[in-house]
Amino acid sequence: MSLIKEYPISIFNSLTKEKEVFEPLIKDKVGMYVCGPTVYSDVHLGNVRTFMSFDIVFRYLKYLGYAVRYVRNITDVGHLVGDADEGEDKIAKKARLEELEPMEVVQKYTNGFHAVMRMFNIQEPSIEPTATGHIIEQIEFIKTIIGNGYAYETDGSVYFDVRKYHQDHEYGKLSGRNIDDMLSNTRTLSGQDQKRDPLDFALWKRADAGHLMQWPSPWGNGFPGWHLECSVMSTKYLGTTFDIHAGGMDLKFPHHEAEIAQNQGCCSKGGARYWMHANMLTVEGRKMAKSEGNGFTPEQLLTGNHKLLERGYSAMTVRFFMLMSHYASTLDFSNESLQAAEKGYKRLMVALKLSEKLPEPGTGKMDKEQSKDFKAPIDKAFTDLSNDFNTAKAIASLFDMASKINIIYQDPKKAASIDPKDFDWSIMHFQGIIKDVLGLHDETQEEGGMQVLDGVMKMVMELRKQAKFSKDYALSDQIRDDLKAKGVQIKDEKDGGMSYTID
RNA sequence: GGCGCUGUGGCCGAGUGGCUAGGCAGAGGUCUGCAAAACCUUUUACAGCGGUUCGAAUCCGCUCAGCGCCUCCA
Repeated sequence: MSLIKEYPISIFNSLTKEKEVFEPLIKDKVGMYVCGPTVYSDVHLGNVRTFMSFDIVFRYLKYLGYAVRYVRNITDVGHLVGDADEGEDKIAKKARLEELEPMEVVQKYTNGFHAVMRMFNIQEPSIEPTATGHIIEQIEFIKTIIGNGYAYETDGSVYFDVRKYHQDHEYGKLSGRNIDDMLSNTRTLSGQDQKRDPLDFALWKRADAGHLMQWPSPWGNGFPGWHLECSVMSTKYLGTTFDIHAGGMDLKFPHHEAEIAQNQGCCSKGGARYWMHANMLTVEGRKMAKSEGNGFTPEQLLTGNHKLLERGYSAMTVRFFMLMSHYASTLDFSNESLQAAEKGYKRLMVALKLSEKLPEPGTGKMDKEQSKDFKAPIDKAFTDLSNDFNTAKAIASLFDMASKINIIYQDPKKAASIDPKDFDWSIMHFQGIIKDVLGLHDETQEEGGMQVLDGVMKMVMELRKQAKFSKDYALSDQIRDDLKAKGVQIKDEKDGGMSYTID
């Protein structure tokens, strides 16, 4: 039986606000779209959390055996700076500040984004389309929406007609908003006079001659509206109806609501069938955001060079920390919890390493109960992951498995009664879930000089063994203590052997 | 003002009508020349007040505290 059938996935669907069994449109294939970054500044840890959350979804779907097309866009045009900067988008604004070509800004922060994704072991999507690369498609999309009567042109700009749309469809379903409540609460923005209704949003904005990023269109020179690209590119690469659309909670309104309206308005299909929203990373209970000034860059995280950080933390520690909570809950960042996560992460890594050198199972009389008991945590981890990607629960199960591995490593006789089939299945998936699904790896084993160090350590341990053998404890302790001071922990083992770990 | 969310033991953080979450920290023990690690045992819970129920941390109501979206945001 395939893992897909054995562990059916259920997803909390933001659209219906219910947990639903996941059934892809096409058997064993999944189309998934995630709203990517706007590349006008460095990504911070809060952004990382969202992309990591959906990295788990991507990885887990693949692990179960789905063929996944994962599309995650790069927004390189279109987001307005604010009401004071009407008609000027973020990329262009930044370009002027830094005296750069807009596409230079885009390239710089796109590179930075990719570097951060690699650092946290977040996998590349199947397709990473850019908004500027799909201007033609966006113009065509707008034409169709106008043709369907859900948009109108005013003075070189095109707006989506929310009220007209709402007569035929339901605007506000995703975000739980009532169109009439919204009307009285809409803030007065400049440029609203071009709209027939304050609720309407731009599909195409006219650009002045001085605007740095602009393209010709049937409505004159301009640039696409800031919700449009996701509708266009998801439709292009995944179809008018596809499986999963995900993004940060803060995009639910207006961005995703507008997206649904555009999809319906153009194609008479709502796009994604399952909507997923990742919750925010908070600092002292407040959302981490550029505007709050409480975000830090991954470099600062590693070095600890930020007022919020007591010291540096490794990327894998942070990854593990984030996976210890559920993606739909807010997660509060603190030094204490990072430090706790660091220790737990190392504990799991030690068990992972031990899992590669376990004794031969099933050499004695097989015990069905014990075999079943041995694989239970992994079975549970799958169930947990299939239950709306609950990494927090799955990790708890992995710790149960780690205990079992430690016990068998210390007492190899315990493996004798376990069915090799169950044993191998459990160990294979213990490793697989940690490495391939959670994307965790042992950082201490990676650095280039590790092989040299390993050789040196073997020599030092041999010397210490000799000192111990001749009961020169002063020397053996000195070796251990001095190494400890340098961050290397020597461990004596039962059979007289030694091993070491690096802090 | 509208829509929504959260409040769990020393800390972080799952769960959600009856069954140990887990990690970190603390205590005791086993092992060890001594450590470390591991293993075993163990202490401290569900914001407050009402209600529904045989039974609620879990459902409902109210109160308090905090947060998010409503304007770009992951």
